[in-house]
Amino acid sequence: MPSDNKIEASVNEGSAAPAPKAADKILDVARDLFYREGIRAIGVDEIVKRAGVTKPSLYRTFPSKDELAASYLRKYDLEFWERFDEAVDAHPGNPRAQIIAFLTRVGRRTQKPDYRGCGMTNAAVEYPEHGHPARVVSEANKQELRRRLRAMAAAMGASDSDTLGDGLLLLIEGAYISGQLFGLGGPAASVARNADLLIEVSLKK
Amino acid sequence: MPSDNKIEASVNEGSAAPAPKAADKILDVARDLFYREGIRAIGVDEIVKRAGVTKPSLYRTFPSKDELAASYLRKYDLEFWERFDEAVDAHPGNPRAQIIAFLTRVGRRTQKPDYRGCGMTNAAVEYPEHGHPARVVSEANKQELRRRLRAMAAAMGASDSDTLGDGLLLLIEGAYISGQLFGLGGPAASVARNADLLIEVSLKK
DNA sequence: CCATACATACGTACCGGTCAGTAACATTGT
DNA sequence: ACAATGTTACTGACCGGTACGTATGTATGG
Repeated sequence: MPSDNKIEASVNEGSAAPAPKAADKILDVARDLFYREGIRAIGVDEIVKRAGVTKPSLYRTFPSKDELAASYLRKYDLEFWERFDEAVDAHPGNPRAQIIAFLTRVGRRTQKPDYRGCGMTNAAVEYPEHGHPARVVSEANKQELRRRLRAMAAAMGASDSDTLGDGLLLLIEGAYISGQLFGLGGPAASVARNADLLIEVSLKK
Repeated sequence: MPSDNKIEASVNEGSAAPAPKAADKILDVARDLFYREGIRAIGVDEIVKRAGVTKPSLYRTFPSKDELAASYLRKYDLEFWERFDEAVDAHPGNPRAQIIAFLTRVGRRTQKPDYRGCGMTNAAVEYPEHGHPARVVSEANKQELRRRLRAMAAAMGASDSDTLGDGLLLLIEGAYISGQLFGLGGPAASVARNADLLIEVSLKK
């Protein structure tokens, strides 16, 4: 399936609002419900009902529920890198500060009462089957994250930059999961501090 | 209906082989299927079929599928602490070596091709709803793990032992997840090394 | 200026299958 | 006898997915 994704987030809601299309409403609702409750937990009936549309409208745009889930994750992917690059852009040329800035924000988000972790990670747990449309998107996102973290570790001057990059990835994934397992006051709150410690000792070697 | 697949292979402890009860077969099959494919992905029909029993047998022992899932996790919990204490007992009085031994084994397990992470963690992802029977077991397990990791960090003499204990927990959870996201050669392979680095820098402070 | 024609967008009603769970009864082993 | 298990059949809800009819805008032809 070549991802010729025709789904665009039209800049919305002027006074002469151009009537939010059915597909947009569906994707918005799906994003919310899939993230909060899980993909398997939500049926297409629930989605179309909350979106105020009908099932054929869903299947005119999305070939299947699995592909709708994949579209949700592609949207999630975009938003993820926006957040990531925000932290990066805030500290030009300083990868260590970039990481810490990103993790500080992650740590803060994990302490919110309804935190549900990373949509990518959760989807991969829900769909262990190799080649599932949702899992493909998730795996690609994580591969890219690993690549960037290793590159940043190298830019910091770590001697074993791959190990440091992977260590940071482990801490991040741990924060995502722990954030939804333990609520407020959980271990995820310390992710930035632990990452800083790990960076410190890795640069000394 | 041909039924020549009544494989009675349950090697039980003790000398006399005590008739493999239906409930045991069900729990064994459920453990295997729930872990590998996910709880939501597996229906009760599939379980009883593979166990060679019938649905009423399942519901005579387990009040509901959710409670069967909880039973599966209680069994998983027992086996988890067996593995954990094995590493602990191998290095009496040396919490640092205990942790590293445990994580070395975790790191090795994550590199197996069909690795599916931690059943507890996965169940919590599948059932975000507070109070769900499966989630309750999962949360209790993680709370206890956190308690023990923090205690071990304190026993190592870390000045900020809670942060170190939580950092180790983040690394462990990260390894569980990364192990099933990336396959072989993934970041989880470095969990023991990163934990060792984190311990090292935490003890120096 | 209007009628036709066609594309786009949406809804109504339905499909067969599977879900978790149960009722009533038969069979087995001790 | 009795306790555990199997057999069969069923429920109502929900699952993902679809066949088919309907409204509306717009471009064209007379």
